[in-house]
Parts: sequence; structure tokens; C-alpha cells
Amino acid sequence: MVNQKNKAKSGIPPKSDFNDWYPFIVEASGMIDKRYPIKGMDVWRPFGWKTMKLIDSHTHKEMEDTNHGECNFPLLIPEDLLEKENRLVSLLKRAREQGVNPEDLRNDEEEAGFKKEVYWVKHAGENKLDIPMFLRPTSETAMYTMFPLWIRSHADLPLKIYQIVNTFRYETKQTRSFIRVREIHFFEAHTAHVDEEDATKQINEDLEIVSRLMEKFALPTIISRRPTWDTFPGAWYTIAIDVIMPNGRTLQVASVHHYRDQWAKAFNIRYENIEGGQSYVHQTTYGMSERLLGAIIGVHGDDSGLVLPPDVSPFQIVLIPIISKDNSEIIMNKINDISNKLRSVGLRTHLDERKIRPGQKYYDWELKGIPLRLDFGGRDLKANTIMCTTRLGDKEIISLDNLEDKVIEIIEDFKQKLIINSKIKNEKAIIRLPSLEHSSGKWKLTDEISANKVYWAPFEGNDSDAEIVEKMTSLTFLGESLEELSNEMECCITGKLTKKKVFLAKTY
RNA sequence: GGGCCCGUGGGUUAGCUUGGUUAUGCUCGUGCGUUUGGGACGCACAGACCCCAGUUCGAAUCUGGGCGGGCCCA
Repeated sequence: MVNQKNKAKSGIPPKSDFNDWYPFIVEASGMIDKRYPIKGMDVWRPFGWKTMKLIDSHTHKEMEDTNHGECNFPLLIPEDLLEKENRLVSLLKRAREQGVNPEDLRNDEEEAGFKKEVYWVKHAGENKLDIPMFLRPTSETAMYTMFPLWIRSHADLPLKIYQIVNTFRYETKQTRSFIRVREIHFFEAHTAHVDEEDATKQINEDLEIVSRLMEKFALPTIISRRPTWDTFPGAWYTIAIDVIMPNGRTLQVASVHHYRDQWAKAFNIRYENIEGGQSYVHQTTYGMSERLLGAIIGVHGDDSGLVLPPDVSPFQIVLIPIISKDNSEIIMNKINDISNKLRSVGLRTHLDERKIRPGQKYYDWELKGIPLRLDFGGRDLKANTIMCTTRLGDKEIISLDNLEDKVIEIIEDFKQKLIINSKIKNEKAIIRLPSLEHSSGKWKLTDEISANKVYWAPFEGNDSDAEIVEKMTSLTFLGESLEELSNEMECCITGKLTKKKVFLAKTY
């Protein structure tokens, strides 16, 4: 009863209604303000921006540790450069199309390349521009225009750069904060290598980086090689990293592309090799965005609000003074000391001095997902203790002696708990696809597809086989797992024995 | 691309069918006072009918258009 009343007051929809919960929570927690009058362009408020910056800080560190240089390319790209890219893409598409069964073809919508989904700048002041410019939807074109100027010999390779910038896509579909937006907070790493093998090593390094980052964010992932028909035509292959959201839809949070030398040929990126001849470079890219934040919110949050992993939470600890008329000064002095102590060991600590009742502060900080709350009042003052409550509901009274060590320990436990909880949820969410039967010329599922699951199946078929499965299940092929099945199994549609394992899901 | 729905203080919402007094409630905000170990209370204050045109003595309400937003299907 009390609970219901509280919920009514907070107005938070239950997380089981994820489609209501998510948009409410991102706004109520103070991450963003959706009221800016352009669809898909939200205002980042300080709390949300700080969280994103912390996510970025881990990316920056990984990049520095792996010898990528940070750079910053212009936002505007002249239209004539896009032509190069479009020619490449349509060329590759045609080649790809000829390599496969023509009747298996899909995706005829990309004829115009990026043209339809970019924002254009066609005027400057009073004048119409001779060559219009567009806002980057990604930076291949801008960067690969410069690469030939920077790469002369094998000694210049590998070239490894990255940037975290805003990119723009004119989305016509429904937008969702952090999940589908028109102004994207984008991370992109671009590398150039002497040969395919060296580029492949880069792909592996990228996957190691992904795995370290996801551990920091306590996000379990599905890593798969995207099906050919769903791969950006400029890429030789794409490895995608997906996270399962609570409604069972998967969210692609990162992708790694191996370009081979396809772009190099289009942009004429060559180097003088050891033998003195000219060779094309082999390239890779690695991309991520604020979808990481969307995934963190979706995976960890609960009915009371956000739950943030300590590595990305703007504050790891919030301190609440519990004062009464006669002890306010001494409590405030002591809690300031405690705050300084915690800060001095590098813990992001916030002292909540607002003149409102403690209960209201508890609700506020729960909504914001701060991992640890420490309450200090008259009782604690006498006992030399402090009340410690984690965002997962664990409470204990701890001593002020060795406070810093104990708090660090609790935060580490909290993080491990998040990792374990989300891993369990993830494992439960992935189940085997019901088997398929072929009778009287029609395919049929032996069991229903549930709305909030991700499926796996053994698969050894072609594009049109995949299309049959997709149509029948109304799921999308995420791709082929990088890990093989331990034993050969019958392909779900052709019946061939295979170790290939594919994932299928409803996607964002 | 096709279809459906909705625009009322910062948020949420009533009123619209059947046009008519000062546009309702909750929440948030401001001020004063009493409070402070899980959303305190009292009093006072502030704040809204998306835009344009039409019908009408009179429009939040009816009609048309625009803009904005949401949802479903391909």
C-alpha cells in the first residue's frame, strides 16, 4: 500500500513497461531534456553529460593505451567528395550482387548512398553555395581525403586515429533518447595497415578493447559477424556488438569493420612498400556512440530509477547529513571531513546539503542511480559510524575508522554484483529457436516466438534460407557467433550438419 | 511509402460529444513559518488552451489548413 502510494507520487512507470519506463527515466533522472524543439535532438543536461563523459574517458584511455592518436575533423564535407564514396559503394554493391544468387538480393534502397539521410548546407549568408556541403554522418569521406597526404611509405603505417565528435543523420523513423537520435555523440577509430593480416590484428585488438569496456559498464554482449546482406557495402565484413534490452530488443552498441583495401582503392591511399613498389593500405574502423549509455540505463535500471555502474556514475557516493536543531554545526563539520577524506582517495563524492528532508534526498539519488549512499547523523556521531546503503538495497552500519578502504571494497562488490546480475539476465534471455517443419510446401514453427527473447540456432544456409526464417519468426538475423557450437548440429532449415551458430532477435 | 491518434501552466491532467461566469486536480516552482534517521505541514504567490483562417453575438470546444508530436503496418 505504502509502496503503491510512493510509486504514484514518483510517477515512474514499472520497468516491465519498458517502452514507458525508458523515456520517463532518462528525463526524470536529469540526464537529458527532450523539450528542445527538434525531433531526435535532445539537450544533454549536466548529469547526463557527465555520465557520457565518464564513458568516453574509458574509451580515451583504451585508445591511448593502444597507440591511437586523437584527432578532430571538420563537421562539414563538400558534396563532391561524397561522389567518390557513392561510386565505391555502388561498385561494391554491384560486385557483391553478382557474386550471389540474384534472386537472393535484398536492400535495394541504398541507391543514393548517404544522400537521403544527411543534413545539407546549401547557403552561406545570402549566397547559394556552388558546391553544397553536408554534415558528416560518419567521417570516412573526410578522413580518407586526408590519408593519401599523410601516408607515403610503409614507415607511416599503421596509422591509428580516432575522434569523439557529433555526427548527423536525418532519421525519419521514431527517435529515442540515446538509442536513435539525429545528432549522434559518436566515437570512431580509423586505422590503415600494410596488409590484410595486419588489419585483421587490429580487428582483434578492437574486440579486446570492447570486452574491457563492457566489463567496466557491466554489460553482457552478443558478438557476431553480421550477415553479408546486412553489412555496409563498403566493408568486407562487420562484427557487431549487441546488448539485449529488457523488452528483448537488441541494441547495437559497437561495430568493427574490416575494409580490406576497398576504400583505399577509391580514395587512392597507397604507400611505398619495402620492395619499392606501391601498395594499397588495408583499413579498419571501430564505432560506438551514446547507445552505450542507453544500454547501461536499460540493462541496470529498476522500478526506482537508474542504477549506474561506479565507473560511469557522476558520483559514486552521495553523503546525506541527518541534522536536527541542536547538532547541525557539528554534524556538518564532521560530514565535511568525511567528504574530504573520500575525495582525497579519488572517490567521486557529493555532499547533499539541500534544505529538504532526508527521505526526499533518498528518492532523488535512487532515481539518479548513485551506487552508494552514506547517511551521517547524531547516532553515528556518538558511535563513530556511518550508515551505508547501496543502490541495490544492501545496508550496513560501518565504522569511520578505515572508512575509505571499506567504501572502496563495497563499491567493488557492487560492481561485481551488477556484472553477475546482468550476466544472469542475459543468459536467461537467449534461448534456442523452436524447430522448423516443412510440410505441404510451407514452413511452420513448432512453437511460438516470445516477444522478449533473443534466439540462437544452428544455421548453414544461404540468403534466401535466412529470409524464410526471418519472415516466419519476424526476427532479424544478428549474425554468426564468433564462437562455434561445441558439437555439430543440424541447420535449422537445410538440415546440414554445422557448427555455425546464429543469433536472431528483434532489433532497435 | 500507407494508415490511425494526439497538441491545455515546467511536468501530468479535467473540461471538448451538447460553444457561454474567473479553465479543474495533482506535481514542480517561489516566499514566510514550524520541521529533518525513507517523499513533512500550514498560509500566501506564480504559471497554460500549438499557429493561421473560417463559422458565430460568443471558440480550448465546431470546420479547414499549417506546424509539432506519438503509434501501427510495409
